[in-house]
Parts: sequence; C-alpha cells; structure tokens
Amino acid sequence: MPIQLFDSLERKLKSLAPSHTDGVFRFYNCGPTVYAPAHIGNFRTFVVNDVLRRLLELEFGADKVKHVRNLTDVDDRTIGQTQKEKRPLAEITKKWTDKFHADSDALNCLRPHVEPTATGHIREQVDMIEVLIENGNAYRAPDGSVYFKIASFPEYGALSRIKERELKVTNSAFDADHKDDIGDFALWKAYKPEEDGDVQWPGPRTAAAGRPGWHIECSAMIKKHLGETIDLHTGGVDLLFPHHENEIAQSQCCNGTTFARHWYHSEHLLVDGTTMSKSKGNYYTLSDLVEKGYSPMAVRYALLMGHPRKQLNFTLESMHAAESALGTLRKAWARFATTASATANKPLAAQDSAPVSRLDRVIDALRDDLNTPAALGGLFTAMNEISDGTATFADSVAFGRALSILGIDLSEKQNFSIPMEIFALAEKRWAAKQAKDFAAADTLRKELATAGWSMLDSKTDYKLEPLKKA
RNA sequence: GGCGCGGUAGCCAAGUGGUAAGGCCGAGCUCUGCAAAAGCUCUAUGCGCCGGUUCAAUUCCGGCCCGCGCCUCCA
Repeated sequence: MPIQLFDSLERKLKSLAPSHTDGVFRFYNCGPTVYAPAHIGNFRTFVVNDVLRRLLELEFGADKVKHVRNLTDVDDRTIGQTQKEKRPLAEITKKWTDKFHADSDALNCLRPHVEPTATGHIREQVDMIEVLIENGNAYRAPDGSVYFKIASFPEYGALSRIKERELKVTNSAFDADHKDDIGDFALWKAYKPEEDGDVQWPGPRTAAAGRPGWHIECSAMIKKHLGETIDLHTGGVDLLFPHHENEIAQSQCCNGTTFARHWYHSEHLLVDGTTMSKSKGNYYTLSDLVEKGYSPMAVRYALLMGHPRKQLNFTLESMHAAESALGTLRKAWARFATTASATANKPLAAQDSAPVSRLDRVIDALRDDLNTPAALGGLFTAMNEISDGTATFADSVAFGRALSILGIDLSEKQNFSIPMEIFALAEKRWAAKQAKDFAAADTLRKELATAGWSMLDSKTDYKLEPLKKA
C-alpha cells in the first residue's frame, strides 16, 4: 500500500512517489517566522510534517528523502520587532531561531536536511524577480517596489479557487497603493527609512533598494535546494492563499515548469473552540505548557490526537489525556518488553510474521492520508493484545518501530528538580511511615500536597512528583 | 456575500451500505496502614434534525439546524 495523501490542488488522495531519476523524494515545508516564540498551533504543522518525514524515510529509505524547511527572517513582522525592541534584525531572528530549534528538539521533531533563511538567499530572490520582470510577469511600481502581475498568469487561483471568491476590497488590501491590480502582490518592497531601520539590500535591476516580499523567498529557496519541480509542498491551510498561490505563480512563470506535484495542508489548531490569538489570551507556547507541568512529548501526542486535515480543538483537558495516555503506553511497553526478552532467544522466524502485522495497522493508518488518530488507536489496540503476557521479541521491535514513526519517545525525562525542603519533608514522612506513626505520615503527606508535591509509595521506596498546575 | 470544513458516548476521536476502533475521565474488583501506582472488568441498540433511496444507512441523496475556519499578518 503506497502512501496516500490528500492533494489540495487536485482535491483528491494521491500516491506519493519520487519523480526525479535519483529516486530522492523532495519535499518542502513552509517554516516559521522567527520574530517571537512559535505557538503550539505552528507546531501542529511541524509535528505533522515530522511524522510525514519519518514515514517517507521508512517508505523510500532514509537517504532518499530530502526535507527542506525555511526560516523567514525578514518580513513585516521581524522588521516590526526590530523597531519595537530597537535591536538589530539578526539579533532578534537568532534568538527566536534558537528557541524554535530548542522547542522542535523537545517535541522530537527531526531537523530538516536544509533549513535556508530568507536573508541568506537575497541574491537568488533578486535573480528570480529580474527574470519575472523580463518575462513581463512583474512590474516596477512608482516607489521602486516590484509587484507580480497576476493577470499575466492565467492559472492564478487554481489552488485556492480564488476566481470563485469575491475579493473583499478594503483599504488595507490596497495598502501598497502602488499596485496596478488589487490581486497583485509584492515581490520586492522598496526601502522605507521610517519603518525599515537599517534593513535593506540592493534591489533587482530598475528597482529601488529594499527587501524581498514574503512569497518570493520560498520560490527561490526551493529552486536552489530542491530544483524547479518538487514532489511535495506542505504547510498550514492559512498559507494556501495567498502564499502558496503566489509561490506557484512566481515559480511557474520564472521556470516554465510545474512547481509542486503535490500540495498538502494541515488544518488549524483551535483553542477553546476558536482560533488562537494573543488578544483572546488563548495563545499557548511549548514553554507555557511545560511551565504548567506537561511534558513536551505529551504536547506532541496531543497534537497528533486529531486528524491533520481536521481542525483540532486544543484544551488543557486534552493535554491531561495525552499525558495519561503516554503514561499508559510507557508502563505497558516496559511490562511487555520484559516478557518479550524471555522469548528473545527463540528463532526470529518462528515469531515474526503475526506479531509484526499487529503493529502494521499503525503504519497503514499513516499511509492512509496520515491518519494519526487511527494510528494512535492502532498502537493501543496492539498494545492491549500484546499486554496479555504473550509479547514476543518481534512485538517489542515492531512496537518500538511504530513509536518511532510517530516520533513518540517513551523514555522518561524528569523535567523538574526536587527542592531540598521538599525532599526533607518526604524523608521525614518515610521515616514516620517506617515507624508506623501513620498519623504523622498522613500529616506530612498533606503538607507535601500543599507545597504542590505528591508522594508515591512503594514497598521499599517512594517517588516525588509535582502536582499539575491548573 | 464568497470559498471550505465539521457535528459519533461525560470529554477527545477513528470508521464503515450490513449493524459502532482507540484514548481520557468515571465505576467495580484485586492489591494496599492512608494516598497513589499497577493489573483485570465495565461504560453509545446508537452516530445533529427531518425526509428519500435500499432487503439494510451512522455511512448514499435532498432539505434544515448548529459550530468553526479562511477571503492578502498568520502553521
């Protein structure tokens, strides 16, 4: 069964396969703008793409997948941030790039093979813009900016069906006030001293100095790192229009070939039933959730609980469910891993086929349009079957493989430290318990709870855990 | 107004023309000084509403109600 993914352009499921003779599957995922911490809605897309990357590597081979994801490090928002903070652009984008990497790592997302930046590809962008001007697809505006002329590209709107839409004409849509047509978009923005600080580069021939428009960076970086035709282009739905529509226009007019053979868009993450925004105060970053006591792995799990092409409503309750589910998996795996080791000496062939196929339902669910909730369900179904004490070595291997495709790391990472006074209280309680002074032990347990800690006894030992914050 | 998506148990969620995966929560049992943990067991005669097609619909068709997203900041 090949990997099938919904194609946003043709609006149907299509099989994925490399088209280049080298057999390398080329895919590009639109990355973050590094002017602030990425929120978990952003990470939904990146986690989904990470599962896709892992699945592709399983399918085509680890060395037969080339994954490129950009960093937008110059645009209205990054520049706006430099003005707000009165700091150099590079300093701000470095800070948030580092944070993005740290969060991605914590979420167990594989780094893309190439992570190009917009500022690192000014030359490539200018080159493309010049070709577009020469081809008559772009024009210089009076202020020295350059715009793409959508009327010059008949297929414009195929992806987003923009021709069937009514463009809402507002004043802000005409912000640039130099466009010939409301649908035209900026390829190059002329330098504005009062807004842009010291951010500017020499522009395309005939244009003013300034900076690239947002859309052109992806077209230029894709051309450089993946070629003129790529096998898959992904991103969040919000990028479908205008960003991806514009990329198609730019690239196809410049290169004269099909830009992306397949388009895939993941849906929005909602919070409390509505889209995330700072003004609504429903804006979570990874750090926010870690601060509340949730593990990054639980965040990843929570982001995979919904089908990637369906809106997913994120709540703290779902975080709790994710954390619990992860705990169940962790304990079950530990349990049957030990029973599996007992069978490890048996010949593999004798125990291979059936058990491995039990876990195939996880991979199969993923192959079927990246159905992550079904994959997670399959994981538990298999787990329940294996947990009856009959787990074999092959089960254990297959289970581990299924987990790794989902990028779920079950190793326990203690992300808290125990303050000395808490440890002292716990020791005191343990001593009281050993002395069978249960009244004192209970009082101490309450004290620990008040301080935000829970003490878990076993026969010979105890464990301290912080209570979850609301 | 235009484009699109969704409504399945307390919550999340998959799925199929032939009678509902899975997770969380909850309950019961075992275990246990307490509290947990762990293990086992249980939890939708029904899939927004109304019609239609069909031997059979949650699954197809039509209408309606409700929710959400997008329409040039946006993963």
